[in-house]
Amino acid sequence: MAGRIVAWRAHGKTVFAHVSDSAGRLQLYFRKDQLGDETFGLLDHFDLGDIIGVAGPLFRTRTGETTVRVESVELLAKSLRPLPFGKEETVDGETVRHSGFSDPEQRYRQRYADLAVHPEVRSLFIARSKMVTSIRSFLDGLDYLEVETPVLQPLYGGAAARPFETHHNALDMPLFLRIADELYLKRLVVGGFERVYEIGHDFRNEGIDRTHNPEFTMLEFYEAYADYETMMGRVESLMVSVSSSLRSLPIVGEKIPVLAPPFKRIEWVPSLNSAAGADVMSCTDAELREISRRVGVQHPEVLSRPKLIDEIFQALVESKLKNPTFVIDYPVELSPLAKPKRGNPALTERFELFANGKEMANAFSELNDPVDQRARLEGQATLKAAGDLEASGVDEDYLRAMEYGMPPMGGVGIGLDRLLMYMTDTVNIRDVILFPTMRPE
RNA sequence: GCGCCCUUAGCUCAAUUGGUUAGAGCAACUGACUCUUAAUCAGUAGGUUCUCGGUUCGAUUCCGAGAGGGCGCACCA
Repeated sequence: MAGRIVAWRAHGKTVFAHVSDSAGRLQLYFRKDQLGDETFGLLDHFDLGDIIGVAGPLFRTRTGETTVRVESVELLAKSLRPLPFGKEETVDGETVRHSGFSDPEQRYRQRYADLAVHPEVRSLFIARSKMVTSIRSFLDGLDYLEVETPVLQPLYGGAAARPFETHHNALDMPLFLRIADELYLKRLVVGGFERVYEIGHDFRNEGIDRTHNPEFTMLEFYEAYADYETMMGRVESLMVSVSSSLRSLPIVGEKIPVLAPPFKRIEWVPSLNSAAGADVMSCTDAELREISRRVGVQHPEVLSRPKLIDEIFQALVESKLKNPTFVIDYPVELSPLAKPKRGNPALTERFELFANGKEMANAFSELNDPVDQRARLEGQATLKAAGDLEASGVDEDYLRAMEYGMPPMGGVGIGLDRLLMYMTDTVNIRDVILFPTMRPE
């Protein structure tokens, strides 16, 4: 077997060592009389961090640990730079680590070293991979088609965010890194791929903090002839399927929440009114500011009315949703991209899923009326011309696609970094991204 | 952006009211040791104390500015 030396205990003519590979740690036992003077002498040159290959029979030591009695050994790669291994001991069944590698910045910058010395970090990223596998198999099982759409886009849209801009030399034209997949996926539904999804990176040229990284992984899926009710069921099943697939993993498995469908559903307006003790939508602006002050919204005087209402909702309702809960039927003012609710045009067919006070998913019955869509995009273009850096322009090609006839459909976006954070009880997004965006050293 | 905290050896941390040559464990190097497991024991080497400036006989320590980082809040999906 082969692996990296992670512990070394030399006792003169005998040596005990542990090597680590992707399957775990294994103890090795070297004896001078077994290996011969020459081979045993080579062991002097081994360091922690070296990668070696050994062969020999397994046995159990006096303390019962399975161990390789090494008959031959070979150095496969030399470690010139000491890996910052801590030492581990087991106290009452708990692994206690001493003098490890703990500076968060260095761990992110040198993820290779972080992974090499921290098995629990490896297991978190294994969980990430399993999560994605589980999502694919869930959607594939529903006859969804996985597709790839452009990362480099001549126009950006599908969300409100500032983009990264780049330039194509041969075409001498600006290109933007996508902020969302949405508009291309919906073009594909027009083309007849009635169930499509994409898992990929979106890029937003905004701040970095513990829940934001400039590039992050987004899952979006669209289903023709479905509405937001259907999509709520999809999201619920997907969450349950992911959590059960992760729960069987070692180390991280015990952190994964047990999800019991159906998730709670609350309607946006009634839940806000009961939390605020007032009919919020009919409040005057002055009354809204008063409520804002009471619930701790900062600078209510500079916020627009829809923004103010949204802030109050976040403070009173969203932040208190611990168990997964669908918030449904958003006011139309807050949801410019969603289809009006059948039977109540003041609301939209939209839901968001919250857990631990954080948004997990955002979904709509998608707007498929090209006339309405054009009016909304032109409104955005006006804002953009007026200097709103987050507003998008008019995507004529997208409108053309919609004008050919876009089936009604439900669409969902789920930020996978945040989903993994929720599943594994991780607070910082950098902990679930292998190489988070960093300032240069 | 605001507040609080932090920055000393490869890693984890000390250093008395401001006082001599900045210490310890691990890792590295040398030596002893044939069932150890944070192995043990003896020794060696390793430092621009984040940077710049100030106060002082003397600064890791006090003051100012800057850089980087962590946490919280705000903003932002």
